[in-house]
Amino acid sequence: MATIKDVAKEAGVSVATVSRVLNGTDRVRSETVTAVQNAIEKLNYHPNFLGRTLRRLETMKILVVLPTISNQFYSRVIRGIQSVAMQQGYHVMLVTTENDPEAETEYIEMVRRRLLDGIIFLFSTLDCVQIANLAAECPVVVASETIPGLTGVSSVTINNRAAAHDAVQFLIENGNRRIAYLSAGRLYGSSFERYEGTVDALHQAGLTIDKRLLLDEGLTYKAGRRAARRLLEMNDLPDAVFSASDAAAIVLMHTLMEEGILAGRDISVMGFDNNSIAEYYNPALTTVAQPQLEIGQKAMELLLKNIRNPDSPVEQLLLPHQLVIRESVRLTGKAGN
Amino acid sequence: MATIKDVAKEAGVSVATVSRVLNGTDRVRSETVTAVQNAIEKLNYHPNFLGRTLRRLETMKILVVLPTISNQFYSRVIRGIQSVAMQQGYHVMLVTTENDPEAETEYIEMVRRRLLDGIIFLFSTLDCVQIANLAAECPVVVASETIPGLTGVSSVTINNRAAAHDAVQFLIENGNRRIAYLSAGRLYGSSFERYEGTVDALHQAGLTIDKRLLLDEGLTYKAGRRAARRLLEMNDLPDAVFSASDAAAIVLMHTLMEEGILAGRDISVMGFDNNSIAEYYNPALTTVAQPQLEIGQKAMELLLKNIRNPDSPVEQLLLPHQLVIRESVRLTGKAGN
DNA sequence: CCTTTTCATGTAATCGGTTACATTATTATC
DNA sequence: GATAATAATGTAACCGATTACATGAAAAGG
Repeated sequence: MATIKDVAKEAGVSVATVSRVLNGTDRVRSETVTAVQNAIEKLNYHPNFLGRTLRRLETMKILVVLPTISNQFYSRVIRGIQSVAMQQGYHVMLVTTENDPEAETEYIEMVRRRLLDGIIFLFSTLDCVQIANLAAECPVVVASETIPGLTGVSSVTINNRAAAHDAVQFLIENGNRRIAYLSAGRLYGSSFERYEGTVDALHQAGLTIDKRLLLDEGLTYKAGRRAARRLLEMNDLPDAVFSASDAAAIVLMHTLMEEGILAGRDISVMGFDNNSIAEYYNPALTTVAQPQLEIGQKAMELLLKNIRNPDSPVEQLLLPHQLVIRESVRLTGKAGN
Repeated sequence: MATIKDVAKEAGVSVATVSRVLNGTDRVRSETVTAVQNAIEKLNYHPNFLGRTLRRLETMKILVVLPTISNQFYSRVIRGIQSVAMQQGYHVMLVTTENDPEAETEYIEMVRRRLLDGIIFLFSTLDCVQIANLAAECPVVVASETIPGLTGVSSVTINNRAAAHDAVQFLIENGNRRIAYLSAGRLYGSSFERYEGTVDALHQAGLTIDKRLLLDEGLTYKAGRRAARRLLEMNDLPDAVFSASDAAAIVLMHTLMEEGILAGRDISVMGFDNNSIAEYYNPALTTVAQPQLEIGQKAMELLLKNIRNPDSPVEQLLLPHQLVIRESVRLTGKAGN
């Protein structure tokens, strides 16, 4: 591995001159430039970033923490992050924690230790205190997910409570009164907010939630299967299921279908996120869409502000959600109450 | 940001002693250890990795290059990579190129410049010469995807040609004679190998491929839609469609269904990869499974060998594939020829 | 009590770059 | 032609750590 010294020797100049040629920071005689470039070519030299970043104390790289990449939702958020990052000369590294807190702290150390310039959490196993402490030391943005009790850290989310409220209200307006809620319990802050929104909407319609219909099975495909089995074990199916993820909703529909229960005809199913598969599943899934691309873009913009000016004000953005009506919810027009 | 010097001053010792305490490399008097630890605590000091890795010339981190994370297939491969990496104290960073060659070279520079210890390609826009050159400079493994003409670089894949052969032979055995092939054309090396396997199986059965039935629409959901539309525009549907991805196969089924054509009854559809959705779609998708987890594990093991001993021999592993028979292919027992 | 080991710690070189400052060569000005 | 201004390049300090080597103190051996 050739170093800058080898290049300097080869070109017959000092390392400082080589550095100047590499960075274009200072004037260098054109013949010298040529000599250096020839030496670089000859030795197949690639500057070692570590030296540079050690001196400059910036890496032009940021970290994004995901729970898992098997959730389709994140791909579009990441595309949003990447589009802004690229434009500004930053690179994006992804890291999945698979819900392993130890793995997460290991990666966070990389930011603390200045191997990366900032961090965007799309999920975290850390609590609000830990995240706030981290944010005091380095640039942090939380996006798409919420951390209960977190203040003083910039974030970009939808209003999960309002979104769930709208979704459940839509179910109620279409004649569904007994509504099950399928989510990940307390693992995700957003799940809990959606729970609150669900309760809000039920209360507003004079309904109460049946504890047996709170299905804390998770957000995965498998969670949908478990939830469906639990429902089937009860004697009376609910009118509707509101799932905090599309993946779970789809497998729930699939499992109910095996028993001849068709979503959109025999039961209503509402998802969350508007993954591509929601559109293509049969029956197509009615769901709540999040502006994934925009969430990513805004998150990166906030992070850049924070990197460039550590004293930039904290911003907590709420982006608009949208109900996407397809086939899986029975439409009875104005009904119910 | 406190540095090791600050800690040394605070504790009244030299930086060397602080470093020794941090790394446990040498004996230090227990009172001194305590003093240093107190100073670290007091200053909230976190060692800067750059200094360390600059000196040690290793980062304990590797890079995985993906085309996109919206493809479910990669999540399990990555889990395999991560399981081995974690065990060995390595960290995994992911990077998506979204088919952007410029982005890819930027990330590769990070490995060249020793910011990362090695690289696993699950996809690449580079050609075999470029990858071979890179491999001459730093540890490289290619996994799950193949690069046409690549030699001298370790790799882990299935035998795509044989897998496609098996899949198509199964279609033929069940009475399908006119078979369409849906793939990404030349973008992925594996797609082409699967094409060759398809042709092999057809030839073997005395059949030839209809050029109009070569659908190079891609591997995405949208590709499935486009392919279905093209088929619908023809007057005579094929007996079967063999898709190089499950995602495309599923949307193809969905689109055909809109016209009343049901996979498993009116047409046969065979996917590739065995994504979770293949099991849960309705009708469930018959597909070819790859040992994703094992591909990831083996890839990381090969990379580690290469990192630890740059002269370790090149290995090109072929792992077994498996046909997963579900509902989307009509079963007529022994038929056809 | 003197010499040899062992232990604990400090000093300074080093990793691969960047950059403030110094130095020398060249050109411009009067 | 002497002086001042400018351009090109070199020297060496520096970023934040690690570590070979040096040093001095304490313990062990005779």
